[in-house]
Amino acid sequence: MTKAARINSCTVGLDRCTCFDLLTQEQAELIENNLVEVEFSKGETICKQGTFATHVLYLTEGLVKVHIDGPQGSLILKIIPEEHLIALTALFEGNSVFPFSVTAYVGSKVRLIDISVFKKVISENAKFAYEIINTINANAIQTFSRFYCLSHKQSYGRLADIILCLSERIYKQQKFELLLTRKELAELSGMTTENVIRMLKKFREDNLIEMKGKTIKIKNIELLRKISNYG
Amino acid sequence: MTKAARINSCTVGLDRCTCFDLLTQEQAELIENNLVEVEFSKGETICKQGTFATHVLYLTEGLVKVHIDGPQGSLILKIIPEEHLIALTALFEGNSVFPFSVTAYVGSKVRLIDISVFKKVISENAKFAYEIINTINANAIQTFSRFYCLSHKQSYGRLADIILCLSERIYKQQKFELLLTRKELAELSGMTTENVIRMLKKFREDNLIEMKGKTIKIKNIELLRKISNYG
DNA sequence: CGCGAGCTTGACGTTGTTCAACTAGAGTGG
DNA sequence: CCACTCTAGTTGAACAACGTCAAGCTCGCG
Repeated sequence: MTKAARINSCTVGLDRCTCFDLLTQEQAELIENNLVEVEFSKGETICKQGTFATHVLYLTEGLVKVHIDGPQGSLILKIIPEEHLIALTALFEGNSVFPFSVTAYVGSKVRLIDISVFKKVISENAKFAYEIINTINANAIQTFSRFYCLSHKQSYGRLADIILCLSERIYKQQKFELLLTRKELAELSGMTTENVIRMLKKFREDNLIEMKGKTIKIKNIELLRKISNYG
Repeated sequence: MTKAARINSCTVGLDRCTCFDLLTQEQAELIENNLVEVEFSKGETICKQGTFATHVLYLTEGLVKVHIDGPQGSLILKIIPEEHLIALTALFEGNSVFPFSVTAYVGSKVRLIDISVFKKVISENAKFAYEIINTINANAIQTFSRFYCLSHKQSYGRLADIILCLSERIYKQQKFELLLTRKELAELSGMTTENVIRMLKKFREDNLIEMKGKTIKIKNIELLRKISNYG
């Protein structure tokens, strides 16, 4: 139960990605020489589901969402803050297309690392490969956790969850300026815009949060946690 | 759209795991000498969420489910047929406990490979590590696909999906003996037992499937596919 | 023969969606 | 400086999908 209580739906832990520290001078240079840094503005598609995966992505600045688009609309798999690798799943040899899209929530800087170079380094440096495995797994576990939340919690729980995650893992403050629209919040917590609004209103009425313009302040974090766990 | 149409909720592709072919004689022996094969009977827990991950699992025979248990009940992440590796996600260093449970659907034989030996081989053999990355990714992508289905399709679509998956990927026949109870089917397609029954009845009435005892025969696979995609 | 697990059915309630209307603020051009 | 429009936000009422509950059924097994 204590274990289960930690199931959350947001993003991977706080730490920046450290795997590049394991490269030899030569390998680091090889990667350096085969990457470009590109800026994306709010709302832009960084990579598109179904296109050939030619690069691995490293987000140096910004905030992005990773999502699957299908006939029934879009599902956000996870959101990723800066200093994290993104499309590692693209390493999958079998079908070398991106299995998802990545879109910028805010202006973002992304390093595109040539995928064949990345693969080469992996197959030369087992310690690095091992770190990459860990990173992939951490991401997968996080997404499974989100899977659990979206499919098993009801909407109050899901929304509470997202608010907590934004506060704890993205902004790292109890009071933060919400950069997302209601619609984006809705997509994140897997419900309609109208519902998000109604629930935020309820949260305000119950004195769980305070809202001024775009700023959200968490007033009763314990209760919010309870709602996230059992609602 | 053609891409999206392939989103399904079941299990990873048809092929058996081939990664062990990449080992040197010595490495293969090292693994051989550090594994035990254990039989589990129907319903038994093969590994338990939250316990220390001491082994990587290889399913030689049987059918298992991988699931997360939490305050809101159990979520099946995926089901795995024989000749596949299972708990690769347990390689994740950060918290070396199983992030999920694995339970046998039917009598199953499992090889338990010592995790430190497995890790050792990975860090010595980069090609092998690379194959492991591919396997992990293939599994993750499959689970993401299931995530999409469970959270975005309505129940008719989900059930159609599961029936198709069982037929195509597990039993590999259009007519098969269903080894699962209604309750298990319900858990798999993310709804209640009662609903599964009602929907199976509807499918029968609409001449999509035929049922005799535990045997299911698919009669109109095209329509079933359509329901899976757009329902 | 009777017990129990799994299966089936119907009535009803809840959650969350859909739709339609209305408001507020930001940007634009006359 | 004021209409004008556009988008985001908000609200309420009607509705559908699905879960819950309660009851009865069936079939295998001791």
